[in-house]
Amino acid sequence: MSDFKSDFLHVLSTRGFIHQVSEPEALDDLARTSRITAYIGYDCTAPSLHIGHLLPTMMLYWLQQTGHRPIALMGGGTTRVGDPSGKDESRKVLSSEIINENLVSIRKTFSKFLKFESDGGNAVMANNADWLNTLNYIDFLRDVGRYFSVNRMLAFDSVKLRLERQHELSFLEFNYMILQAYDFAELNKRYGCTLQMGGSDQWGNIVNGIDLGRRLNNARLFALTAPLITTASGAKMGKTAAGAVWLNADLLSPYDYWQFWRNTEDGDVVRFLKLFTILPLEEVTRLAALQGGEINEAKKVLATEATALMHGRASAEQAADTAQKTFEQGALAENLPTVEVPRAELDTGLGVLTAFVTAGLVASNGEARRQIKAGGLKINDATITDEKTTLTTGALTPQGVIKLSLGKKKHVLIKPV
RNA sequence: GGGGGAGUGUCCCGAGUGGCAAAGGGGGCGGACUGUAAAUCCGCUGGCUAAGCCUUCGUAGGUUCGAGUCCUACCUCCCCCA
Repeated sequence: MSDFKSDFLHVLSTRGFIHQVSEPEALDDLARTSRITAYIGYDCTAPSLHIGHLLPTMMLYWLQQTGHRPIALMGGGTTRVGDPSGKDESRKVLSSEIINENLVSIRKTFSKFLKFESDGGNAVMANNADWLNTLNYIDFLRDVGRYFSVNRMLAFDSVKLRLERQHELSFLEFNYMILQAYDFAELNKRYGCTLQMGGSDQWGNIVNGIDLGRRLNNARLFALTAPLITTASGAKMGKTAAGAVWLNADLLSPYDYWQFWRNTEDGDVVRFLKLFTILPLEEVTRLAALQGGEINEAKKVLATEATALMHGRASAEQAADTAQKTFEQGALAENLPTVEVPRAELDTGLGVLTAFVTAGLVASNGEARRQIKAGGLKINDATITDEKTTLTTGALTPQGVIKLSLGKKKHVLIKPV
């Protein structure tokens, strides 16, 4: 598979991005001899992209880096329908207002990876609401619907699984793949887009678009999917206690983002370095040679590089520095997440339970009590044994803060104001 | 339209004879061991002003000292017949 001649496919292939490609030779030729335009569609179901979106987005990055033109397609229209792929449950129907807010919020992420025209690049940001919202039903059925065979649609995994497991699949969702296919054909017409990329679960939807493009525009279109990323121990990636690993800094701080990558399993480090950083492969190979505890060095590189890509080099270095002080020197790092508390509350004595809840380390007083019993809570690195303990100004460190810890990894500073 | 079945700790799957804050998993969190890893072992996994109180088994009523469990109506899903 790595005998691709075009830079684009060569890079994707050697870094481990490729799961399936339709007509690999033809696409390779096209990418070698011309500038291709490719797109990836994004849902607007949440106010931020998360780790799961990072892999496809890296493909757009490499696409542009190897001289081609990426389109980030926001699903302003399709999000109103909901993609049933890989899900048993129907999506909640989101209001147009929320979808729009999400869309605006998500847009910011792309500017980190892609150069748009405003930055002197050629990347395009499109929104399928532009053409989907104004579709006329009868016209659409006659022009597009005629090319879709229900027999065939029923055979697609996204549909088949629902039917087999006897889960509801509404007609609304059933139409999702038609709309996505239409997106591809429309982007081909508007921008000369000839390639759609996505996660492996998108294969069926993409192939539908290829067929429709041929029928509507007589165009030759291609599909390229990325593998579904699971961790070495088989868990789906991107879930933590706090929920999804968000890409927006206001939902997940650069420090926490760094920590996420730092805690990568051994078996994943090399793969992740290739996928989620832009380090040269020679460098990755060098890091791959590390054994045993030395792998931690590779993990730090992974964390810093991945964070730098997302939040900038400065934030990444700061996160690395904070982690180094906290974990390796046992020192108090001032850049740990900080929660401000009125000084008056410390004067009168703040209950530990309340303090940990306020800091966001535990969800309720009850959980705080349980954690104390289990020996999981610490004040300034001293394990709490009595839930009646109170925090006073006496607990302030020379730096004027109090360090609260949950377990070994989660720390929050309390700062009086 | 007729007949049959199902909805359980709001993360998921799932047991449940009228005494149930409700078995068991998975996941998650904490502890031990480590390398901020994995594996393994142990503990925890509704809320509160906590030997008590409050809220939970699709929804709303009812029977009962007491209901996830019985009755009625309704909602949603599945299967068979039309």
